[in-house]
Amino acid sequence: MNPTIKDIARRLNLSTSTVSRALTDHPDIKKETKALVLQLARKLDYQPNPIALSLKQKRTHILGVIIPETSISFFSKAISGVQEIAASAGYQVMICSSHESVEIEKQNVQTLLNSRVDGLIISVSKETRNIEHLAKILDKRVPTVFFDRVCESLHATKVVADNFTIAFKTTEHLITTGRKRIVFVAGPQNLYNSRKRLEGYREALKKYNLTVDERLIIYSNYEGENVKTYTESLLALKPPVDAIFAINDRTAIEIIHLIKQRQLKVPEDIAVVGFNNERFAAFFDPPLSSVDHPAFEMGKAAAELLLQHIDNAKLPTQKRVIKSDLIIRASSFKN
Amino acid sequence: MNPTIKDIARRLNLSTSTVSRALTDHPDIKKETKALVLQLARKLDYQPNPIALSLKQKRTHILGVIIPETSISFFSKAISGVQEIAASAGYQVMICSSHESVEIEKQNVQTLLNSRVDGLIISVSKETRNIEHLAKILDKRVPTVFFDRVCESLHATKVVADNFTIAFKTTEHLITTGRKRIVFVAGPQNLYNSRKRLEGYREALKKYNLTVDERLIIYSNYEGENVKTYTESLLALKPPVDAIFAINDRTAIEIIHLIKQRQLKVPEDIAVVGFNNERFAAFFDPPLSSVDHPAFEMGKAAAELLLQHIDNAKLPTQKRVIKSDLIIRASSFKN
DNA sequence: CTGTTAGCGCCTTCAC
DNA sequence: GTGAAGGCGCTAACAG
Repeated sequence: MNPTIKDIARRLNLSTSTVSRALTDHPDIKKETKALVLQLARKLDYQPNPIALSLKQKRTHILGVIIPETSISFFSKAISGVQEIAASAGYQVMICSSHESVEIEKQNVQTLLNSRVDGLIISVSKETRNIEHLAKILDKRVPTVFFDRVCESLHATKVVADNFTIAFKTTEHLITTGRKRIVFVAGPQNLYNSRKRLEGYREALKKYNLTVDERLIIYSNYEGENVKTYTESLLALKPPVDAIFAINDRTAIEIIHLIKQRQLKVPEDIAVVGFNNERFAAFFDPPLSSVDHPAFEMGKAAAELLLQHIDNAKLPTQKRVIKSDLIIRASSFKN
Repeated sequence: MNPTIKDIARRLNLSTSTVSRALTDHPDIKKETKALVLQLARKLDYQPNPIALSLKQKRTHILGVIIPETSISFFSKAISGVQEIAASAGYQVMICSSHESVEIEKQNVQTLLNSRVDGLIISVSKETRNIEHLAKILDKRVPTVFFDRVCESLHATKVVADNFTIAFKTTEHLITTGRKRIVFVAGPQNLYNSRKRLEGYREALKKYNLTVDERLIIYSNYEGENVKTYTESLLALKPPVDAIFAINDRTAIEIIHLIKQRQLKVPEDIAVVGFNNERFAAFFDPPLSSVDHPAFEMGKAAAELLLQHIDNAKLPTQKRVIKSDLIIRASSFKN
């Protein structure tokens, strides 16, 4: 059993308050008593009980995190970022994953609020359309930061990537290297970042006076279900497609795999660009061009903002945009 | 502010004890009172304060997890497994990552114990040789389960993959498909699972009367540092190597990348097998043979065992072995 | 400078 | 059946 303040007090014939004061560096305390207490505390390996502290101070020093899936690399990297900032500020992190389900997401919110976390960092599930459960958090004035998959209609602090810009730039890259029939594999359109990316794509085509062929826009989810089905239909189109901008790297490599099976060449026949710049992208054959999505930085930014909001409840909400980069590799070179 | 038992008591002109009894389904309580309390509790959306409960019951219903890195896919999948079991048993999970540093690992142990978690699930850092800090946990009788990277000398409950067997089988697969000069990229040898894999490799060679060429055993870390350096030396060896069994898929594809740059062919000239069976393995060119390491199942098993040990302190320690599978794809076909 | 008292939210004797 | 009292570990206001 861990020693308590009481144990120390008893042994030293002091009151618990005195011991508490010694331990917390209170000014009103005699040097010798303090030394005595500290010495014994060290000897007994005294560790303050954070639960008792939480009960008293109504602060748990725990940040709650809700993400769609722990094992999606973007989110696991974001978590690393959150952890880093949290740890350096003396906070713990409690993570729940919604498994892309609104229902579970609702439960997660409840669970974390019940646990009395000091604040929340949330990236919504792809099912999330109704956002009452999220609005309620804000009503309760629980400090909250949304990141990546945010809700436009929610007035809250947010951390996002520059989805529009990067999708625009990537599409532009494909156009300026000679592509005209560019497929866009878009994510669920209830998600802010998916919508923004699609806008960027459309805008780039517009700038170069290319007409938008709606058949070239695929509304997928992130999982890569049906990749085979839609890729095959795409490859059957006339006139043929000459570029594919995929929702993520996993999808991109699966598409490349299918393209190769058809005896077509990447990038000669079809250029492919992915999203996330996973570590394997550079070693793929051909090396995969990809948008470097700053997961770690986004996690860090979210945690930093959250801590600020916890420290100062009156801080106005803000939106932080993290820059993405297009990493051009062989899969999208000029043909 | 969340309503408390006191709030309910006041409104109903009852004592807090009565309300508490009503809420906890105590037998000594009049049905009507109970109904009244429950009704108001629901109306106020009363949620018991787990912190107060923890303080009293000395149980936090939190499992602590220490892993080397959140963003390594094996561990993020394992975490999913832990979460799933924990959630279904009403537990929360608190995750710390050691970033492969013993020092941070020590701090993590301290942090989680200070947080009064009910138990620990640990996979050690690759730096971990001295295990005093881990032994201390067991001395303190904190329920603990080690998984994957376990310490042989620690008498504790463990969850491991059948590293020896699967390395043996994989090596055998390479031998029986005609390979004779098989490179083994081994992990840090202070780690139990790395050692076991190497043993499996050696044993398989022995069975087929192949001599072990120590130059073909690479002692790497998991990160894939120096891959380029050692791969180039390997490719320069005489007689030439004809197979490489890599420590993980990331390393495997980087090696394949380097092999191709040399105008050598996989699998014709050199067969390559990876470890972890990441999702991209199937789409790689050539599709990568890989050992399917059951991360999710290991996480689940660890959590299940831990919960059992929490519920029953006298439970003897045990070791659970989870079966791995070799997924054979084109990168290691017979030449 | 130090001790006493009270209370965070809850549960659990012990009375009645 | 129900209420009052006490305590989990800690801190803070109030006395001295």
